[in-house]
Amino acid sequence: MRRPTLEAVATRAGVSKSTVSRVVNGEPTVASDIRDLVMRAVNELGYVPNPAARSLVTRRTDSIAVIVSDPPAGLVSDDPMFSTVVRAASREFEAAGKQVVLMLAGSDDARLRARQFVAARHVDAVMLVSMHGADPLPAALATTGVPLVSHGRPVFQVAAPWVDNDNVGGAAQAVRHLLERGRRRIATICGPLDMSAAQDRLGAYREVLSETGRRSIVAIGDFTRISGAEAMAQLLEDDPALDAVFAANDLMAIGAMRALRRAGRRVPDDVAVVGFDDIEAALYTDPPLTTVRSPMGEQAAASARLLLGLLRGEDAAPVILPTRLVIRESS
Amino acid sequence: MRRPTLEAVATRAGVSKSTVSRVVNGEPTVASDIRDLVMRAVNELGYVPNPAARSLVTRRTDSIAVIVSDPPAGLVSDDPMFSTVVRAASREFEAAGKQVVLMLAGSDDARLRARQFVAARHVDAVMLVSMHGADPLPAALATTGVPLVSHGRPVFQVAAPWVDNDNVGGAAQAVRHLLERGRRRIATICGPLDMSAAQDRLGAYREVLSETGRRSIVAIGDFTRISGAEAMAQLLEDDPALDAVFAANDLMAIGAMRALRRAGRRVPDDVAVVGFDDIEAALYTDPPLTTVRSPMGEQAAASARLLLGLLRGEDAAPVILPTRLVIRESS
DNA sequence: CACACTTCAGGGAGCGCTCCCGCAAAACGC
DNA sequence: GCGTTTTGCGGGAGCGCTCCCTGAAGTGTG
Repeated sequence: MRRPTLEAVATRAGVSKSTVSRVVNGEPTVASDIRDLVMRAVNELGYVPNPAARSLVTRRTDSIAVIVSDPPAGLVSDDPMFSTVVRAASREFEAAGKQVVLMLAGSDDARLRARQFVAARHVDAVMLVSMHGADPLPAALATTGVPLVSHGRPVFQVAAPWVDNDNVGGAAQAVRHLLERGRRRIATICGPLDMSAAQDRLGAYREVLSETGRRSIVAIGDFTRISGAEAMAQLLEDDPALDAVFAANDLMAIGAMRALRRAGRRVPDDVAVVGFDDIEAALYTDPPLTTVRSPMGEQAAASARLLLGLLRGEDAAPVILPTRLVIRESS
Repeated sequence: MRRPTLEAVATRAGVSKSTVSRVVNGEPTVASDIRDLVMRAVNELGYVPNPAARSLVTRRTDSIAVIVSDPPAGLVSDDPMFSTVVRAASREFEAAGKQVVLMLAGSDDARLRARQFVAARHVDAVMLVSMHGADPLPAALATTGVPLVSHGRPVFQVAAPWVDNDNVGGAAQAVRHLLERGRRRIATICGPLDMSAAQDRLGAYREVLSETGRRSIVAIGDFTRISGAEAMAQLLEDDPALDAVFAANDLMAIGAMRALRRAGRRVPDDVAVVGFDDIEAALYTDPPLTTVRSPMGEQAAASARLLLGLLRGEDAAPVILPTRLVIRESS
């Protein structure tokens, strides 16, 4: 028993295939009595159009790939950014009637597959999330000619618009805030330096400190809690007298707070801590975390809308969303 | 300029369409010299098969829907479960050469769309994640005849296998542990009662307490941090003398710890706290959270493998994965 | 009332692929 | 040696849909 086709509906309604097609696609040039006739046949037969046949001729798939360029394994399996970004983008795409095809491009193999997939025009457009600097994927995708947008500014310039948040402004605010609180030896835990967000946040930190004639104290993390804890331990060893730390994201700030606790330092009395992102967990640390709110969800939604615009033939310029400091009790 | 077709490759290689098709699909019945000839033509032209044309005739799409039946809006936007589950399932499906189509079925409208989508055979199979009891989707999907597997036991029996973890055993361990620690007034913060995991965990809590002749003290949350905090506040009001709380997941346990802190109770001295899931954040609370480790990632991977097996024609029975208590400092 | 023009339905080609069938040539058995 | 099986390739129908083109009514004008 096979699914009913357009032709079956046409036969049952006593009209032609063309007419059924018109009704199903909502074209207005069909008399309303005939439309009703067709709709009844559609419902009676439980007809659902075959998307493969449709996209074979229309050359559209009405689906969009969201490619998350990820570290290989469960390194950041519970990354709140993944959840927030994927959800927000999905909502936006689904509202526009587009299907979301999720691809994790962690390994080289997966990246190759992703590239092939896009080249096969399995999707109409691509949204790229969080790629590292050395990632060859943006360039590879650009050559396919498929509309492309990047969530976050790519490290290497690529012919695709992007949406980012104001990493520089946010980080600068955070560091200035620590200075205003009278902190003198302000360290930072930065993210992986092949990511533009990490670069920008570190750059702003350095800039503000050098403006006021202070030296930078830097440890490198990878945006995970554990790396924040390790980096903090390293910093305490390097400079036991530090009295503040700016972590380039909240997860690392959370890790840093644990390391500080273990080292017997009080937050904020001995060491002030400021994070970045304002994930929900930042409200639940002890003490609650001062952080820079970056609108991750809106950023993803904006990326999605930019891509949808591109698909409608509009042209698109990069967007930078504002960030702002949220002062809580850790600083 | 249009993409090259099978026919173009055939012409260039001087063979028939059939032969090119055979080579592209890796059939062994092609002489190796001809195979090389074809492959050269494929590479020279940059040929990539058109998936729509292919699935029109094969009636396969090689893609699988992961449908996350979600609360409407950003309620749990950074839910670590979403990230872990979606990632693990994706990895598994991608390794099997299947594409993952992600659908958020939060609203009734979205559920309808999802049902239509599956009915249109846009995907070969469906993995359903975390639906609530009243969710009509499982039943609706079952009628489409598409292979279906559920991540987590559905509340209403449905003709689809599922993979769950041992919620009953885990919760019982947690409560017994609190009893062994000498706690006498043990409360619980349970999850939404239309979810089987929440039901099972609450049921086990009640069972163990009644076995030892104690009464239950229950507050209801919805698996979010904020609901955990609110429920904890409620519990303290209801029974100020309570000396332990078992939260049905870690996020609520984290919220509960904040509420306890605000109420001036020390953990674990005044009130012991045990969570469930063992998400990464449980390691970073102060004090680190005692919790029941549920293998969320493995559960998702197992669901995915079950579905892939179904697709190969194997039959599948429900699976329950073991859980175990991880004792840290909050109890 | 003849004419042009608009409106609306049907006919049919063709999208790019797979897979069944047929056929030639090679391999085998006695 | 001839009949039979096996191997390897080509031909071509057909998957279910869209969309261009055609043509038959219906509408308006002088």
